[in-house]
Amino acid sequence: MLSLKELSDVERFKELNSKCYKSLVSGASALSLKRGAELFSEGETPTGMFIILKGSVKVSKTLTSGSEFVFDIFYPGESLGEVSLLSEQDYPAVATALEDTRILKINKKAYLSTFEGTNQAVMKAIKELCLRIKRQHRRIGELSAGDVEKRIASVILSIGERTQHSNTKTISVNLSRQELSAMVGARIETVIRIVSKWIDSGLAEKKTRGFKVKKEEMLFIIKDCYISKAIPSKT
Amino acid sequence: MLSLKELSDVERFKELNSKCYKSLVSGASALSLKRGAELFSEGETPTGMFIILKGSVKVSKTLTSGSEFVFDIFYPGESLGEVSLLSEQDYPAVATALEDTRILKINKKAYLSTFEGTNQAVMKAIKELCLRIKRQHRRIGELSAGDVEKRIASVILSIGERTQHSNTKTISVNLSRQELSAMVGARIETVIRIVSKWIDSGLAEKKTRGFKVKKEEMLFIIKDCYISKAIPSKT
DNA sequence: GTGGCCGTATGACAAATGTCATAACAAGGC
DNA sequence: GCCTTGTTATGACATTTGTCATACGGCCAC
Repeated sequence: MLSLKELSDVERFKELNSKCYKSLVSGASALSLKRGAELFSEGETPTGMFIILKGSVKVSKTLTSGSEFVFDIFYPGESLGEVSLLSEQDYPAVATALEDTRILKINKKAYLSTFEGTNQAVMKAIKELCLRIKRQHRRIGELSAGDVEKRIASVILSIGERTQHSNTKTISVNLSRQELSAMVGARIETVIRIVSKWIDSGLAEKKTRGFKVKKEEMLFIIKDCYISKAIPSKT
Repeated sequence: MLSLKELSDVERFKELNSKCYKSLVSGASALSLKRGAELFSEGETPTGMFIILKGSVKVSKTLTSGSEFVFDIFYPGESLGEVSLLSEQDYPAVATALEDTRILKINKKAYLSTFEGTNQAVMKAIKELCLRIKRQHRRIGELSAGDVEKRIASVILSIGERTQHSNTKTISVNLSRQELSAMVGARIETVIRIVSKWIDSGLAEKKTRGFKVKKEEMLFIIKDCYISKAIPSKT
């Protein structure tokens, strides 16, 4: 348990009302991590949120092949794990100290108590911001998914999850090759070649505007990628 | 001005208290966009926030070379422009309808009025979530910055802005080549070759752990990239 | 119809990057 | 000293992707 002074020294917790301080102080603690130590790991259930006091923490995923991708690095003053806590979801990646790091932890109960009495419109805005952060996290994974074919497949799977709420086996892509290439950061010719290959091999099918693909095959193409499986739908 | 029924049909605005409805209804309107029409453009000052009712909207940037990169696509039920409005900042990219699209607009005054009476701790949490979204937006730009050299330079510039608050001319990179390669989604050999080239040409300098680079030269390398200039510091 | 426009398709070649092998170098433990 | 370990460095070659040129096909206005 930290003192009130230490807590109010943190930018994020400056100038709060006394009721907030009371609950926050009771649930606050400080941790020290050596370089390389894990703050939390993928799949773990959050028990609080963190604020970097000193040092830095990377959030990353490692493939079975051994290669790693870093989604983001967090520096002093920035909060970590807030979205997973607010969304009541397990951590989507592992957090590791990049150097000897000091971190403030606010446990779940204390953190959530600061939201008491907040109206529904504001809570819905917060939920929406969290969803946006998770979509962007996934988008970052898409862009690092490897070669262009994997990136296209990842983008298509995301689109499928966001537009089709049923358990269909095919995903309809209403984007032109041009628009797809602007999504994955590749040249249009490269995208055309890949989609043509898919169509030739029966993996995709022409459509009036765009094309449609088989979900299973897309999943196969991106197997062993950094992107998370699904974007949770709205509550 | 929309009716209360139309408003409460939108998932985001279901089950709110009557006070919220009162202010929201007065500031709500609906727009229709033809495919290709712009909802807002880069640099414009927000006057409200949007919720997609039907269709889809892409958020993108176009370089002087003519090539375009799509940061994200927004689908029905998702909100757009909320972060810029809450942060009181101009739009960082252009929003264009991908198909004929119907959108609900809540003007600034009505939207902000739903936050009245919210305590400081919650407002600070919202601010932090918005900062996170802006950092991720930039991260997405980094990953689409072009060849590996540009991606490395973008990442280094971001790190510089987040770790050094003074107007220094050099940026100190405390990451190993390995860690850098995991940030840009490239092989370690590629990163080593590029940084070695920088050191040979006097653009970078060896350091105990990592290296340091000249800011101006990094900016030159990424000229004409999709990434935004700066991440605004905390208030 | 025909002509123009846009999106798609395909080939040939250049450039960037991945892959694999090997070596140099520094730091730390014995 | 020596050995181990981890990081950086470099070469050779395969693969992917970009670049440029050209052509095909559908669609719409006239």
